[in-house]
Amino acid sequence: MPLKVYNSLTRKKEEFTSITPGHVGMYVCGPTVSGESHLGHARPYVTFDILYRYLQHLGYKVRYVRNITDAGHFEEEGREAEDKISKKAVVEKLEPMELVQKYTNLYHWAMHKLGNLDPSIEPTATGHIVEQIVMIEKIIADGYAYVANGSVYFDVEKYNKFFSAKGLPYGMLSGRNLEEMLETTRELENQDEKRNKADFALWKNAPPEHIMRWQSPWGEGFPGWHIECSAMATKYLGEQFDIHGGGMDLQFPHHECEIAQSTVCNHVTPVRYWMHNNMITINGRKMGKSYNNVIKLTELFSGEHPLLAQPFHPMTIRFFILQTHYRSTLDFGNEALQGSEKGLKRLWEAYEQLGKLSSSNEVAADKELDEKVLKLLNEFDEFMNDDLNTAKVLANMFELVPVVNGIKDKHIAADAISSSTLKQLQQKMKLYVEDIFSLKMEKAGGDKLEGIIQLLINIRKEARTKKDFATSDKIRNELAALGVQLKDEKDGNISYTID
RNA sequence: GGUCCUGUGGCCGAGUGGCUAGGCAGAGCUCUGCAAAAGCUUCUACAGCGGUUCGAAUCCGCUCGGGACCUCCA
Repeated sequence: MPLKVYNSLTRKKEEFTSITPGHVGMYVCGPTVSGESHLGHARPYVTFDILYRYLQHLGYKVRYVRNITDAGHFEEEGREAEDKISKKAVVEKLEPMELVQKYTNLYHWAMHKLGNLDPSIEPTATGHIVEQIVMIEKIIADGYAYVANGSVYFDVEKYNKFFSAKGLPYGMLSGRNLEEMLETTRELENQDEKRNKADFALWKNAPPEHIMRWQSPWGEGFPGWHIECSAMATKYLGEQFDIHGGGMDLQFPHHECEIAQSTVCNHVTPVRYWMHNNMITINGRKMGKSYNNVIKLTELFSGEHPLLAQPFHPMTIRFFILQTHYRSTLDFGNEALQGSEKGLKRLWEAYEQLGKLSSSNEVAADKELDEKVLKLLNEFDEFMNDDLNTAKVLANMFELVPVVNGIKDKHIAADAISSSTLKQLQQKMKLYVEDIFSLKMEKAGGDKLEGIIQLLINIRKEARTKKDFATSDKIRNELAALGVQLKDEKDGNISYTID
């Protein structure tokens, strides 16, 4: 069963094939680093990290390009954009690159915490001003853009007229009709330079107070938001590439504009599979700056936010995201996150136990169970191939948890499943838990702490043999107060978990 | 207003015609010095009303509710 993905362009699940056999080019819209990343940002990067890892698992060599938008209108709270023309010393003024650096660092930190792999290339908009200018010149030369007061706008109506005939109308991705849009788009300010309200900026003339500016054939200014992705995707992935990902909210106008720009320049539609993740909501409403309901990732990890009952581990967030299909909305809530926290803990502990099991029996004593385990395992790939249904894979994993725990606790006979089935169980769980889902829980504390806890465990064991429960309870209670839970296993061993 | 999506049990969610998804929470039991963990069992569903069908959470219609995009946005 081959990999199928939902293509926003055709609104259907389609079998995935790459342009160049064995290789995949994937572009994902990265963040605008004018502020801190929030919970909503975690979703696309976790989603496409899973896709990146899964494609590699399928044997593809993937070039994963994810940009950093570091050009545009940047301000810092309490600081005025007029800094640029004020008489203040350079080091007193707002330096946009300083902001960009700060938030880029924070973003990278959060991505690593969430268990995401770094992309193959992480190009910045500011590092590709030249490429963007070249692309804009090309669009002007072809007659699909015009210059007005030092700004350049894309002529959407002309594009639509010409490319509709080729089956590539403007709006093809988001299912919009240009004529209808022109009637319904509301009036916005500063639109007088545009010939048509659907036109969008390729290059913007920078007013004197604008702090980010570059020389261009049209004067000092800065690139329009959409052109960077077209320029960088073309440069690193070619005129046509396999997958373009991003949040659903980018479908229009951002991705629509990308298609238009690239199609004019390269005479081919740029992307074969458009993939969009749905939003994370809070009380049913999209999390976003304009709604004033964001929970930043730093706040989520620290618990310092009025809406948070407690801090949440980055892996809990990752697990929370994977429990839902990426095209459904996911509603934030303390209860839901707490549920994920406990679920992940249970899954992880069973996974750790699984690694310790061994078997030498060739034939399964419980054939039915053996077959059930194999069926559940085989479905992992089936579910992933069906548009990355991580939620179903996790559901199967949870059905395997009682099997693992049962064998450990001897509720299930050690020879119930065959050694080959056990081996498959171990391998496949490792592949999925660690390599594809990347749900690694590091044991906090390290070797020294482990040694100390082990010492206390041994003392407690001795106390319990002597029926000195006062001492044994003291050790357990006081460790619990420090966040270390001891568990007396059936076989007399004592295991522990650290919060 | 236009386009589109959506409404599943206390919470989060999978599921698109027939076979109890799953997690968390709740209840009971087993194990245990006690606890925790684990195991077993168990209670809450498919917004409402019609229709299609042998059969619908799943398809169609209407009603009501929620949301996204149309402006920066993951």
